[in-house]
Amino acid sequence: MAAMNTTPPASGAQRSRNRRGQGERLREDILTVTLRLLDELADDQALSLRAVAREAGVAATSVYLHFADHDALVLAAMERCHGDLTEAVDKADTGADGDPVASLRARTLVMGAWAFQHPGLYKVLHESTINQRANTSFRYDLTEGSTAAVQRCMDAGLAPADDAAAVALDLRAAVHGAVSIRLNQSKESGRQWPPLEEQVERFLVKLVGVARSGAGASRR
Amino acid sequence: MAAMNTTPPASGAQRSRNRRGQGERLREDILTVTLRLLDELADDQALSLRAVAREAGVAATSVYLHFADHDALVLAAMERCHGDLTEAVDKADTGADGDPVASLRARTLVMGAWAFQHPGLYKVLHESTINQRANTSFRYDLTEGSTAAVQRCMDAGLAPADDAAAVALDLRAAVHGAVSIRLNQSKESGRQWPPLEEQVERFLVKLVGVARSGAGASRR
DNA sequence: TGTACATCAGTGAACGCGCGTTCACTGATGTAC
DNA sequence: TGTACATCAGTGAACGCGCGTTCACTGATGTAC
Repeated sequence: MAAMNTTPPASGAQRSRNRRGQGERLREDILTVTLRLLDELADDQALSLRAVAREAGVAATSVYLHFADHDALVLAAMERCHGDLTEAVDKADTGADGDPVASLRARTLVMGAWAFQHPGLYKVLHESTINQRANTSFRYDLTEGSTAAVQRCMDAGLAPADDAAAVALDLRAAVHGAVSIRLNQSKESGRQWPPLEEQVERFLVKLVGVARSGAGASRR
Repeated sequence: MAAMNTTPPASGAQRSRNRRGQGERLREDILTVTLRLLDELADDQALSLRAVAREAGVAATSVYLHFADHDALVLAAMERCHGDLTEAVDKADTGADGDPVASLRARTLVMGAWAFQHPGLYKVLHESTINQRANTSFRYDLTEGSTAAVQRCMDAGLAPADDAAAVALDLRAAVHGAVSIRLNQSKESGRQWPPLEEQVERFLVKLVGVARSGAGASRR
């Protein structure tokens, strides 16, 4: 509630011990630091508990007060991160105000924008080997939301009726690929990809079959 | 030439010193081992020089006889690996025997098949953070081959004329995404994706605009 | 109102490990004379 | 044909490091009586 009496997990600063009953605050700080470091490292294996503790201004052992081990910490961070992404996407969806195509477009573009804002987190969430080692079933909300959005376009006659799950998978795969290619490109090569937005628009038109939008955004 | 007097880099076996003038053989063995380990680990940062040396049956320091450091080793392995992939794709292309659509389809499917045969290597090649840190410009051959294949379809009137580079990028992005989603799926979740081949066929039809193929392969 | 005690939130030292890398070296093998 | 020597292919010990994790502990704070 009051946000000023505790330093947020600023880089390396030592923090004061939480008051009784406020032990969970350290958990929050640790998660926040973990997300920041994961975004920088873009690799869960490169994240060390000791670095997290250092950045949180806390002894290395204190991490164990809230997380059983390295994987538990990373998974908790990923879960939170995925929650944020899902929330952003759903909010964009709602913001489209009933137009099913605008809604699908908004979902897709917000996801792309999020990926560029948090490239390291996007990679950890979608490409980290922890996905194979651990159960990350929380990642499936997005699939369902996306299928539903495609289905609404079809139901409204704004896209040809088809297997919505398959079409949504095609769209997701294509957009993920477009994002992934851009995020994984060498910083050294001068090679530039065309803007993601154009490519997404082509995917919406060709894969889902919605009408091509005008030059600007389609809402109003 | 004679392939029987030297043990190939079998797991952990100690090897006998190469004869004078044959020093480059160790380089080959080290590369082979590196590729195997990278495929298992699916992460270049998780690969250790010492593990490579151990598997090659050689002292850790011997790796430095042929590679300047860790990154140099990984990059050399990636380059070889990319060469193999390119070769396989180009061979499939040639095998299509002049039919531009069959050729594009073959290229695409071979790439997908390769990814499933070497999931770890595919991930290292396309998703490793070494791509951002180092110059991996060798990775661009595939882009050009793929654009050319799309262009040939258009020239033959088998696909609507369009910006071949953009269409090829769309196809590559979509296929990469489809592959990536499957490779990164949790082993625990029972969730199954539909076969890649079906999805690739939809991408060829919808993104490139080729005619839908019959049930079997399109060649004869 | 005072005090003993339980609990909470965290600490500091230590463990054993594998890592990348450097260094001076070894011993077999080919070659010049 | 013999022998000194250069070169090649590779080794072994050692460096300092940061890591994950365990353990016994500390000291402030709230609470029961």
